[in-house]
Amino acid sequence: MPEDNSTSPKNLARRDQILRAARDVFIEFGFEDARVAEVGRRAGIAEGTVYLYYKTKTALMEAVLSVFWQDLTQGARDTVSRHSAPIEQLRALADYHLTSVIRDLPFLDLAAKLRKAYSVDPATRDRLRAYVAVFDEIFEAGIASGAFDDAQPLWIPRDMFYGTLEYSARTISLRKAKRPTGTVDNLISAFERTYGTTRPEPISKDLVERLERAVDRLESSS
Amino acid sequence: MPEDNSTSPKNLARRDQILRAARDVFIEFGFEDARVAEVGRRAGIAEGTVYLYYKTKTALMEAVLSVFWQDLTQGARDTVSRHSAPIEQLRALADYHLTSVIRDLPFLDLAAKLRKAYSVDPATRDRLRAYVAVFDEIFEAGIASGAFDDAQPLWIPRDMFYGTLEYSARTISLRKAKRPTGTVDNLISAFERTYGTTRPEPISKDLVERLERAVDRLESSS
DNA sequence: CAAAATTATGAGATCATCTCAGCCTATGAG
DNA sequence: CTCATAGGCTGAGATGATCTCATAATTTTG
Repeated sequence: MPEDNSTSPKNLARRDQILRAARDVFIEFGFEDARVAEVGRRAGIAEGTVYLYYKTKTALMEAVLSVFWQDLTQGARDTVSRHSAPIEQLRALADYHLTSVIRDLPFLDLAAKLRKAYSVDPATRDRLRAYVAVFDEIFEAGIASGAFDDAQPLWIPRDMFYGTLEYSARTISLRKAKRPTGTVDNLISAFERTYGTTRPEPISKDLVERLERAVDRLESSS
Repeated sequence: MPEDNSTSPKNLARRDQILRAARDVFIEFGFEDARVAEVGRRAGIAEGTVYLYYKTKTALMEAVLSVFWQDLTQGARDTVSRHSAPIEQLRALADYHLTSVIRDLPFLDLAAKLRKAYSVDPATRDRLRAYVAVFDEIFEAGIASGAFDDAQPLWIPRDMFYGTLEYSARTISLRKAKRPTGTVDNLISAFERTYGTTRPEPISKDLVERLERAVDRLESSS
């Protein structure tokens, strides 16, 4: 049998070949209805051989998801790097996230299927962390540069950001729309109003009093 | 075999008895690892009998979820009815939703497990619709009474509302906190700033500067 | 209380994941 | 060229789950 943790070209090629077939089968049938025999068939190998490279059907699915998260995170970084102002980076990230999630919703549903009630496995948690770090870095840089205030702990705006987009992705794809309409702009606008520092300072009591006195004088002198 | 759609007390009692057992088993083991034989054992009947009342394991799970959604929706309506101002109703609903979702996260994960990639079954969609209608009614009443503006289609604030709360529920229970801290207040505050009509129009920095210069001049000329 | 109708049973049919004894094939030493 | 050998591959079968259905048990009816 092939060595478990070999990194020889042959071994890696096989793993990749199986992974591609698995990806297709999982997407087409979902986790439950996906047959390991079918994965083998599409990879052109016997069912048993699949099990030499991935111990269980679940492990195979996890490997597929790992690649998915890696690609998603890389794509997010690429997109963000094309902008410089924090608020525009957020807008770009929001648009990228929404579009990706709509496109790959089946993947997220598969990921949910692996989640055990009452716990999240460490590997999944780490992948998610690496992904949301993209948001965190933008927001923290924004705080440092004075674009956002830091009245709230970081996770609160982060939850609003990803939560809104993920939920929207579901409703958008439910109504079979392809393009996000309004969601991203609305979210960014809510962010500007809630966390932005460039929003106009409310007028100070001091100035109001001075203005009133000045107007009084003007009115009485005319 | 018992009639499929009987409503006789005996039939209903059996169905309920099986449902309670199933609920416990699904919560304890998750969908995959739950054994129909165990459901039968806990209900004190044979495995085969379970299948007389629910055609498949999936149908059994769906029945359990149906009750869950009904209870959740009723609880939301009860909570909301204890307030009158739209914004306070929203706050109460947000708090109720967050608390419930944290408590019953295993249920939501089970629900996700039934979701087929590429589609949502009509029954689930209807249940979800009935639940989010609670939010919709509050927001629409708020628009009618002038408390909220209707610049955005309803589904945009709705997605932000439920999306933020659901995502927060995940991160909160991930870090094993029991009580929501800040999430609800922050969300409601973002709502007020983004959709509220009672917010005073912020005075522009430009105008503030002009006024200050004018007052300076007036004060010095006297 | 016997017959009929309804409800319950659990052994086994079916079909999935996963295992493993043996088969195949590439390589290179003699 | 032959043959030994080691690593890779195979697929029949072990295992264990859902679901079926002939039969048994129970309840209702006349």
